[in-house]
Amino acid sequence: MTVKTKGRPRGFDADEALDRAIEVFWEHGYEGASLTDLTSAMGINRPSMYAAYGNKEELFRRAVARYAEHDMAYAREALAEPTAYQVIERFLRANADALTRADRPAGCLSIQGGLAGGSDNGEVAQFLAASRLGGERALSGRLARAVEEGDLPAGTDPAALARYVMTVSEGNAVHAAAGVDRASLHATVDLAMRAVPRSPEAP
Amino acid sequence: MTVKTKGRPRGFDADEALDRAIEVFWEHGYEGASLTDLTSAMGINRPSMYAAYGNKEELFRRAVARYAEHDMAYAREALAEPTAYQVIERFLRANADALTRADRPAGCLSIQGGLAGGSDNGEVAQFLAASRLGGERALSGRLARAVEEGDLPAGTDPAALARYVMTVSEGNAVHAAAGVDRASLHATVDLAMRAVPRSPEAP
DNA sequence: GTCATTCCATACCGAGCGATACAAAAATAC
DNA sequence: GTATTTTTGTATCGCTCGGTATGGAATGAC
Repeated sequence: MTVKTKGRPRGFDADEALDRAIEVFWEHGYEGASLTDLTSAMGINRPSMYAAYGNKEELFRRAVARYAEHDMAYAREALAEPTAYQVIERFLRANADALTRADRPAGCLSIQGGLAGGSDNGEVAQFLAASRLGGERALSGRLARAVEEGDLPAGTDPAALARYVMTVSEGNAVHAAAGVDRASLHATVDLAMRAVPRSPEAP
Repeated sequence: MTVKTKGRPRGFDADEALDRAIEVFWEHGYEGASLTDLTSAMGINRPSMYAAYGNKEELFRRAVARYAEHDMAYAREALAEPTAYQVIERFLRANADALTRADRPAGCLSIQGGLAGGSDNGEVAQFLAASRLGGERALSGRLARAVEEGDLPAGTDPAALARYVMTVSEGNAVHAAAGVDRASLHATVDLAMRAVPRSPEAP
């Protein structure tokens, strides 16, 4: 459904350029990524960026949204596993792999992007925190279903378990950003899984 | 042991000023903290800062060193607990409290300070990573002793367990920076402790 | 007292920041 | 073809950044 355009056509693919921007933000954080870094990586110049995305912050929000949809697709896929234990393990394993992909910066954009409120009043950090919380809520909902299904022991707090899983995931992201290798992250997952409760009658 | 001075005496306490700088770096990160922010919080002006600390990066390193010595003293104290399980629990509990102190910014300086390599080539991020690794090594050494003493099951990998504990600690720091309250962090510690092995003959 | 030394206050530097003004270039509409 | 619309390239804006030059203020040495 290409809309019939009038003026000069855009000389770049907006999504491909966004992927380049993702990597720059990922590597340098929101504040550390300058417009010169971004536009040169995207292969466009400043006015094209402003026309296509608005401004730097909007570009970042678009980048995070695309990152959540593509680079973190494994998180949604993990929710489809049949048992809570399998959901959690698949998520943490895929996460450990994603944090150490050779063709991407180490770590996780939604954490490296910016934890502290920089020059702005922490708007970027809050946006990222909200984005992460969305994932935690989705996992919590899936685990609540597992409790109902008897897949997790009765009395298990789904929100607390989801928060624990995300905590391990975020800690692994911090480690990955510091250069820890994939095998070590999986060793951490090995240990972390020992804390995940399993129902007695579960397979 | 006050050294006999010659010229005009310094009009501020270097350590107190450092404490103010710690909070600014903690809240805004290394890049987000401007010299104007820093010096006005420290109650001094720029030339005094440069005379006393060298430059912004040196000020940051001094701040992190003081932070590690004072604000993270609980980590060293935890190592003195008699058993590995108690070492780990005391560390994670004290950590959860420290991450949510009312009189300090939420979270942890050594993580909020900067995860991604900003304008510099990630020197600050690497410095912080090395600082965190120091803590992990200290814990690993303590846990290795616990294995020797039979306090942890034979075959336990002390480095892996130490890394797991630090991962939980860092994940909690990310959550704390996002505004998660103290009780929730302790609930995560409750779960995390389930993964810590205990020797059968341990008390 | 005078001198030497150190610290503090103001005012400023070049550089890089995010963001834009403007006109040439490239497409469609007619 | 001409008119219209949109994108692109260049050159630049005002601003803030980290860092500093300079001269006066405050102390010890003598």
